[in-house]
Amino acid sequence: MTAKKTSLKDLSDYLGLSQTTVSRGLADYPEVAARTKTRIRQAAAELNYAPSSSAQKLATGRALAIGHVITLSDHMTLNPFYADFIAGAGETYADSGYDMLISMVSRDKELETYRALTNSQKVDGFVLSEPVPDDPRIALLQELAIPFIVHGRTSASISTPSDYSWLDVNNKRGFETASRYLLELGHRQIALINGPDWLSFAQRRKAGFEAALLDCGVTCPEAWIFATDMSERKGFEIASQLLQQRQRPTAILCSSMLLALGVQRAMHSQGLQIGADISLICWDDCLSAFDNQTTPPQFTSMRSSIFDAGAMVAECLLAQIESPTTLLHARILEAELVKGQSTGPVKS
Amino acid sequence: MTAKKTSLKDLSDYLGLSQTTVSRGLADYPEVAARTKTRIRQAAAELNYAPSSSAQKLATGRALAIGHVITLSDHMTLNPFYADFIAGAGETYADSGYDMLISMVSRDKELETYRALTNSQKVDGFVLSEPVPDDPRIALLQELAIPFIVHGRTSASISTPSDYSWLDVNNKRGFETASRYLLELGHRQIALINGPDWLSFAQRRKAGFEAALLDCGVTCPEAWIFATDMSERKGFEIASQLLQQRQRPTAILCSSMLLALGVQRAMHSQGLQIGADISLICWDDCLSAFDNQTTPPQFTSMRSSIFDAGAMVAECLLAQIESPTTLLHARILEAELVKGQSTGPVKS
DNA sequence: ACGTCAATTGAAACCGCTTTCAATTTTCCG
DNA sequence: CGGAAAATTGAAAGCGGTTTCAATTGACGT
Repeated sequence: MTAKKTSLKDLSDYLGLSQTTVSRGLADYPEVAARTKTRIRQAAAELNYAPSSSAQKLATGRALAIGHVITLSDHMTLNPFYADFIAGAGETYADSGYDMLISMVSRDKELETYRALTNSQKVDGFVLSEPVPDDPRIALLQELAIPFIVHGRTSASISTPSDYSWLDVNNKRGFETASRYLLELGHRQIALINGPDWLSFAQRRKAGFEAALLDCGVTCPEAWIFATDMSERKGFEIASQLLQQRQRPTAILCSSMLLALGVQRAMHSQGLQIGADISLICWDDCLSAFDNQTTPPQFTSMRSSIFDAGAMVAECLLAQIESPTTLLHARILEAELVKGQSTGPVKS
Repeated sequence: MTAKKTSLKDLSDYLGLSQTTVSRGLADYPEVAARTKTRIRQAAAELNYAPSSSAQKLATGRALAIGHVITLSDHMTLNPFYADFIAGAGETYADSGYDMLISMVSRDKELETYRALTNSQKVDGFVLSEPVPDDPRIALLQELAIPFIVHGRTSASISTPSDYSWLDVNNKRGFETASRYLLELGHRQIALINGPDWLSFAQRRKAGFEAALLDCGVTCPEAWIFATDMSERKGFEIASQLLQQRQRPTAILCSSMLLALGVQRAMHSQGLQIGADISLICWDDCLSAFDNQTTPPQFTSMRSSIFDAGAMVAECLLAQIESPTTLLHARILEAELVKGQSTGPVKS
């Protein structure tokens, strides 16, 4: 039916050259004569030749692929943050000739999956997301001696040199900045709707929030600090409850725009005006589906593109793979405070 | 440093058997004696052996991987619909021992990418999403003679046998049902906020909407039919504009919950009550980040899980790959009308 | 005890590419 | 023009599995 795929042998036979020369010619080795190279290239194009990736992989030992292992939890299948992050990384991979291998597995198969992908040599490295303090994945990958980089970081402080590569946004400072801004506006009753509290980033944001308050001698009741899945609905539910209390906050800090949208809905449904009645600051990951880029932006937020983070993480990892002498990367990004319409001075 | 990966040879040497037997034993061939098999398995576990995927690939010719080529457009990087779809598919792949290879490329490299992945034999098949009428990708993949399945379909009607596999949700009937429901509630002024009009699904939804109206002798001004990116902001912008018109719709049909959230925000900000003042029905893909599963649901919607669709698509494709004699799959799913809080009888 | 047939196991070819090392041409100069 | 050095090209050995076909072993009937 369809002609068989052309192999290197087909191509070299066709050209009357050896496989060796053809292989070298395609890889642009200097010892191949220029006119031979052009002949080879032309013939390759003509016969529509492309090397078999598995043969190449087998011969070189490099998979030219990066693995992302994603665990599908029960509620949240694939969260939109991760989707954007992946998109950023994927673009970088493609530009460098790498493939992105994604494994969707349940949490109990997670470690096993890293191990299997490594042993079967399907990937040259991994990107880890959503680290938890003392993450077992990190220990495993170190044991397997395969390159990897973490988006986020475990408990290491910024200055402590860590024994693995990571790239993180300064979550603590971000929420500290946001909180200070609210304090400057006169708010003293501030609630925090944070992400799941076992995740490192959420712990850091909370720390930033608390540091700012402490610094100004303001206290926040424990009951006003929430740790939750970051969905619109949770934002709505929590805010609805919060707003019905006798003593209600004058400002709310949210760990994601999804939560903020839910909070906004709750406020609207209780006839409250966002920015005027209650101020709201959210973390803005610059997700493609929720852009907050109007002028002025809808939400006052701490902005840091997760898409860009994906791209940077990918770059670091590839650099590490291509030159194993590269030192570990450890890099912190700062989120930017963007003043929008959702904040205002506290009502006196 | 780390011990070299154990190869089949290492394992067979260790066992004092031939590679042949070990290979067969691991693959559970019937001709290998039972006690030999157990010995082999145990040794494999002991030495932590896993076959090199590329060697296996090379020998068998099967890549055990499925490709998804995703184009990153300018505004929307990776849309959340696709993320959930992929999650569903990915789970199925993992269960069947397949990998998911994702390529993020710009639109102009799209076809080239399909060709390259096929020629280099990196994947055994493809999943196409968001088909456009007369989609060039379909022609290409047919020419390349590689299995693939389309999520959605081009212009083929349901009954016409098509020359490629697809799985689609009945977009036309879905919006026809939704529209009829609005009509039953007495609405006659209905606006449609649809997805980009070059996409097949959007065209079908529009057709369903128009069919229902036509059937009841109701007309909808052209200016009330919008084709747009499906983001929260677009929903807000369009609805804001729509609600300021002298003659405003009494009901709005949205192609996604993201749009609906934006519409809701616009209504709130103009002091309108959703469901009471204006009815709203949206398509609900059951995205993980936007669940509409409260009782009663926040939005009246046409519900159809895109995660499940991903899983089904994957299953069909794998079936097709594993037994090439399998006929083409063509399957239509029906979306379910779920009555929620966003609709009500028209105000007289 | 012996031939026969089924049950197991192995040797070696092959999948398609890279790379080491050797072979052949050219080029350059005295 | 002869020969050494430089420029090209090739032969063949892997990479790590699968699979064809042959060889060996064991069981069984007589």
